[in-house]
Amino acid sequence: MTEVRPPGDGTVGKALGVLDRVAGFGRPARLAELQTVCGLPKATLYRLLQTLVSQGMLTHDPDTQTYALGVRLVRLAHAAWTQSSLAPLARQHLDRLSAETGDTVHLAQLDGAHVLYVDKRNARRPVDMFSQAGRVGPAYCTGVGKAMLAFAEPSVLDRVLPQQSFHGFTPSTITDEAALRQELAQIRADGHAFDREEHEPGIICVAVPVLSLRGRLLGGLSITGSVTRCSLDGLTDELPKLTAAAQAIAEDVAAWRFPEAEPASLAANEVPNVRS
Amino acid sequence: MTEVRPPGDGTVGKALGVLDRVAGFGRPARLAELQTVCGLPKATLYRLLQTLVSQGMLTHDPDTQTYALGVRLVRLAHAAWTQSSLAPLARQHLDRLSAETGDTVHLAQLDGAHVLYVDKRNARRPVDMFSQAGRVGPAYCTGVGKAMLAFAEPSVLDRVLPQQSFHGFTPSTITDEAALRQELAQIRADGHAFDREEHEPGIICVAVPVLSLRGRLLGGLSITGSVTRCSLDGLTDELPKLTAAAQAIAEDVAAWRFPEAEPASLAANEVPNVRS
DNA sequence: CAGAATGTTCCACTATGTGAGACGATGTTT
DNA sequence: AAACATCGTCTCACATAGTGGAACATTCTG
Repeated sequence: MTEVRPPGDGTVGKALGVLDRVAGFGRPARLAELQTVCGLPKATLYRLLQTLVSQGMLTHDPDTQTYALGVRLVRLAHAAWTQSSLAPLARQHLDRLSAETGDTVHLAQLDGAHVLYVDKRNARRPVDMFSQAGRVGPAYCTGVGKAMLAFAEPSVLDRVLPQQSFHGFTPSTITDEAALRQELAQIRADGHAFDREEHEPGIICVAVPVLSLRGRLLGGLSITGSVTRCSLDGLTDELPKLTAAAQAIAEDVAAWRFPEAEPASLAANEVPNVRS
Repeated sequence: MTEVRPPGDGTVGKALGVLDRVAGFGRPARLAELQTVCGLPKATLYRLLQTLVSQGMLTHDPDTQTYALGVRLVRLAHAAWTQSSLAPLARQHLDRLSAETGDTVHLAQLDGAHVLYVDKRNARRPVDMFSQAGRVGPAYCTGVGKAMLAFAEPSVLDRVLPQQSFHGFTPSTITDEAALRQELAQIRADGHAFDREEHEPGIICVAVPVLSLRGRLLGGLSITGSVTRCSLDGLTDELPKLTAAAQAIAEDVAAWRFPEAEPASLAANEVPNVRS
């Protein structure tokens, strides 16, 4: 893969890139393996890894000489999920939407050029948080992805569209940028997006953007179904509930982001109270 | 000014420190606020923040001029949780232990000097993952904390003990390093640790370390109860189940860490491009 | 035991990040 | 309204901090 390098922010960028690479392996990775996927010289990579280990972002198993993601990430992510993601605020609305429609519900946010699912309701099974939330998917061929792109800032779009892989998962996948831009215009006009089996055969969905009261893109919300059990028209009937939920989430966000009167809080060093 | 983090490795260390700081606020933080808690000059902080935003680790809300943790962390943490933490492997064992004992069960790992809970079973309610796992707690006054410290490498201990706050949560809290070292020796001899209302009044627990087959410390496992409903003796009766579960987890880990013959099996959900 | 992998360390070079201070844009006080 | 205060942004001379080629050490492999 060609080394694209628009903004390769310095040392920190490289270090975080390495983190991603380690995450990319589904297993502990060795130095030599990482060397091939990161484009970095051995010595540089080595130092970076040492730093990351010392920082607790990675762990190093001296027996197998492998690097794996560190638990510090879990702690950070806990904070990220509760603070920055829509998930905690949207929780109740997802629950209700899921109960009302009986379908699978997804809440997503844009993570760079990709779609990141931050919460999910399966029709039946209870949430299995980390194994569901935290997943990434393509933006150009999913309902939430297109819904979000359609309402993203133009500057974001210009940065993000060229990064789409446009891989043709199914015959109906949109495979070039021009067609996608056209589709996005349509979505912007309609206010909602469809996934017409573009990512996975047999899987369809309706999605709407979650927009702040000021109109800024916060995330996306979708209802998914399979062609065997429902149709696009059937899903469209649920649209009012979907948009209502998106609106409700936006209102909750507005209510939470503003009343930030509370003072400096505790010393960051202190540890929150958790029972053992 | 307290040297909060371990020896702050270079630029990357500073950047990650900033991340922690932002996480430390329970809300979006402003530049000036961060400037007070990180010991960094304004301009330096500013550049770091820019880098982190550009990297997707933070988000910047131009309206309120605040920084919050970015969703990229959630993605990374998903990988961290499934790969590096014991949680996915231990899941079934936690389930069984919880079912057998009926008590609250915790699975933890050491995150630097603190205890990080990676999974939990409440007596009744189903898992509420993110609101439970991902939390940190003190090591010197919790069951899992002491169990893990007792079986940690001496070098780890030397680094980590001085970082304990030794705050006296209750009358029975161990409040100095010497006493803790003694307790740890006892725990090492016994093979298990008690929390005798050391962290929270009325809350007691038994904990054992989870050790790899080669004897390396992987994590800690505990059963918690309240003094009103059970006693230390009562909890001790559950010890066989606890140690059995810890052993079973260790075996699963060994089984999973070794068969690493398979190459990058699936085309895992599109690995995002780093340099872009 | 040669040979080829690996992980680790060294060190001269300079690219990178540094931080005091200047700037302009809001918002607050007299 | 003018004077003041505060905050985010930007600049620039400087040296720290990161770089990467190459040598070294240490295991696997044939």
